[in-house]
Amino acid sequence: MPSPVRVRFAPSPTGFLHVGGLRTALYNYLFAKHHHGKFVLRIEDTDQSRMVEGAVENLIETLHWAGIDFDEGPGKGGEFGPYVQSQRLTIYHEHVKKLVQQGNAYHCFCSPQRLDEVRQRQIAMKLSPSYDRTCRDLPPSEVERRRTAGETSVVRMKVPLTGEMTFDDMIRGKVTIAYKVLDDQVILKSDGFPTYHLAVVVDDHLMKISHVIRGEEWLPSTPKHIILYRYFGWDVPLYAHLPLLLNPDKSKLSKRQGDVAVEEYRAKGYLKEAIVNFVAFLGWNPGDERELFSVEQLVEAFTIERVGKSGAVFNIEKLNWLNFQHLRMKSDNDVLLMLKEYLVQQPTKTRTSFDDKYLLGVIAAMRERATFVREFVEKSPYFLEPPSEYDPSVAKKRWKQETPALLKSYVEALSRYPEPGKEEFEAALKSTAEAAKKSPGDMIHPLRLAVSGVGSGPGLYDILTLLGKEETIRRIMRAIEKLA
RNA sequence: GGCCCUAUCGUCUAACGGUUUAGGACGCAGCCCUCUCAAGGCUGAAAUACGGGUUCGAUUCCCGUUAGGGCUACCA
Repeated sequence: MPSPVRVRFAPSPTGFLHVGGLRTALYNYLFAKHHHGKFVLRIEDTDQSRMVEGAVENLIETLHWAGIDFDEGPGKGGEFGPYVQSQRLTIYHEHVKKLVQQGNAYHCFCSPQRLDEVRQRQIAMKLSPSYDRTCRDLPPSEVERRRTAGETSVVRMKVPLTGEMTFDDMIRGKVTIAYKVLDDQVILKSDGFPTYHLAVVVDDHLMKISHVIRGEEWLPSTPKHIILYRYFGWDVPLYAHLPLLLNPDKSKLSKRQGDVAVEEYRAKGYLKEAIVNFVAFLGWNPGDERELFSVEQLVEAFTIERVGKSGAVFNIEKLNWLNFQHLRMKSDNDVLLMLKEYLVQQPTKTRTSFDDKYLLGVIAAMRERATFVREFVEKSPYFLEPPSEYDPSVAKKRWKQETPALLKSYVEALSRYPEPGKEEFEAALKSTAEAAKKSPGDMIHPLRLAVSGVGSGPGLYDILTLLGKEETIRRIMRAIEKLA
């Protein structure tokens, strides 16, 4: 392992952080931390046409929310900045100039129209489309003449005409690609911005990046990058190309087949712990049967050797289960805080103020039943307000002729206790049932319906205890009236 | 089309030539527990894409086929 370990996450700010991007960022982060190295964030904004307002801030915010903090990057600083490519234009220009002087790159005056024509012709002739290298060997005098005349040009790198390159990938092993299938890639666009291929090489070198951990979509262009490293006389970093994240139909994970923006999941109430745990396991596993991991535990366990080669389908069911697990691991107080935060955002209808003790009771009752924080009340609205209707199918099954009388006797029994607790609620019910020669079940089910309006939920006595004597009686009387 | 990558239950995956009747998890089904729903426990259905090699022995190594994906821009 080269030391020091320095890795980077280099997204383009074209929108929101994608879950695939989150995983790439996470793997880089885990790798860096596992090896006590540095994790750098670099913004690759070399395509002006795709710039999205606020995307950088959003990206950083989302990364921060997920707990993936970078050591160097925009807003954070570091000795190899600036960390935004649009602020490094002169650096790229110097390097391009050097390449041109060395004869490893050349100015190309071909217009987009001509390029397109060439491409169409090649496709029509069933050839693989590639630049025909018209400008590759232009006499220097002509290049000089046309440039001074103000003719627009781009700079292309020279790719060897014959031979092949084999490079090592930490995940895939040796990969070989023939030079002839590689284009003389544009490295400097006519607007003066570099393309990804030039910028990534220059920046990774200048920022002393030791390992390039990125998505598999970059595998075919890696030889171009290595050619550039050689032209510059630089050491080539180690590469690790991550398998792609897939839609259920196995195509590359994309919008329109479900949510891909991390903030969408965040808005839906997913815990960062669950999201991070989940994406970490898409393409990696610790080698044993543990599945529940905190970020710290992931740092400890993560190694690139255990990253798989094949794409992984983003399976929401498993994410939900992980959210449930991580939610359960939270302390009552943490959940209370999150629940209150959720309640404050709700319409006034349910914003009735409840004290912490009551809410803590709701949390205890719903612990095993909630996958999301909102479900603590969403699945049990009766804790916040009396039922406005009663599930007809439950009423049909549980609400019998003798029910009203039974419940009335229960109310009477309850009134004998000044402040009934769980035991008293239970004792009162059992004695009432016994006196009426009924089984507890004959009362429990209709009573549940009366106080909650539904047929399922936490233990009945837990519900009654939480609601309290007064509210319980109020709800019973109301149900008797409405279900008569 | 060309190039590259990939291929174990529906999904995420374990197995780094033999300890395998291919293990775990999610989901699904059943049973138990039980006032319901959950949670929990137990059980079950469910996979090595196909064909050739190599080997005493292949999920594991090699080749081919097939399938899927990625790349093929003055996008990243």
